[in-house]
Amino acid sequence: MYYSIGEVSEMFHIPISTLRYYDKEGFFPDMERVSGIRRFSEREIETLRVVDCLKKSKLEIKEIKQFIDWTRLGAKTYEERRNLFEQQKKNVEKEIEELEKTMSMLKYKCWYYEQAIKDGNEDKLHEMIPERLPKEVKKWYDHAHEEETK
Amino acid sequence: MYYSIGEVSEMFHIPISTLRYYDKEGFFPDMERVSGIRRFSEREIETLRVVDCLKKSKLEIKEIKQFIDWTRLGAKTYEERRNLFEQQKKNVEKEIEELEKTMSMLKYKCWYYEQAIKDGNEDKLHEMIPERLPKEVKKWYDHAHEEETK
DNA sequence: TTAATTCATAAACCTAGCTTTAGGTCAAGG
DNA sequence: CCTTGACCTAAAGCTAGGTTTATGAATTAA
Repeated sequence: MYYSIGEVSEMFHIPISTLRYYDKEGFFPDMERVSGIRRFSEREIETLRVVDCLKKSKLEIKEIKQFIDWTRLGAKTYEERRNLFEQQKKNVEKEIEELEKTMSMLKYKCWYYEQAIKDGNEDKLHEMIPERLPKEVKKWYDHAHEEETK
Repeated sequence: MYYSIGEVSEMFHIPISTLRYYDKEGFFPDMERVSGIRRFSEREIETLRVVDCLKKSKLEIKEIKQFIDWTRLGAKTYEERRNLFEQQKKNVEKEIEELEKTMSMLKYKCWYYEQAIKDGNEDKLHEMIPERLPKEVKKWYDHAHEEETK
């Protein structure tokens, strides 16, 4: 089964120009062409899925290219590839934690402005922060203000 | 209590050049200066904490500036500000979900290459995918391959 | 036959969010 | 008194990751 660039673009919600850009970057080293026109096979589709995952885990284009190159080298690069995924796992884990801290701050701020709207001003709030905050709210506040462990 | 730009830079692990850039963007509209030199007060420090949160929730510089402007307009912009934080909460929630899907893919890939290393090739793996995958692994696989609900 | 689609390339262009550079002020220490 | 270090500005520069433009070929639909 083969797909045209336009079909792949629709399937993945990726602009055609981006697919061509990825191709230029060497993401599809063995893609076939029929009189110059690209034919995406299952191989390219699978590549695209992995690329998507690596992009979401914030890997740079160049490093994704490195991974593609490893793939072509076969069994002798299994370890490099595993290490890459292990690393990305750690990175994403850390990012989720960061975002959860951000969520706490956002929840706190939502509560804060909800109160401000009710009161018409921030006077009562200023008296509460941080020791007299409601228990639940203080949890968000504290989480958001935790020190970075860099 | 006042801080110099260098002290703030250390406290927040933000380059001095970036702080000056933020200032130029209007993030510290009421910051004092003593013969041209910036003095960061508690107000600016608090601004910086919120900016940090909004940046982590992927708000653009221009929109952060908008928020700063709202803050200066006082009580009549409480709703706009609350709405902004509500929106960012939704965005971050969605992003965490996305990242959890990415995590599943990464876990699956780690397992995959672990197996490939053990076997020396991917033959056995190809026979397992997707129906004969171990239960735990299939969970990651399925999660990672769920359709986007766009 | 003509018009609309879909594909192709190379190269220029774009944007956000900084960062660097070049040139200068000012206070403290040796 | 001179050097070092921390600060200042304006303006140019940078980078990733695409996107747009200009140009053209091949296919299909009316």
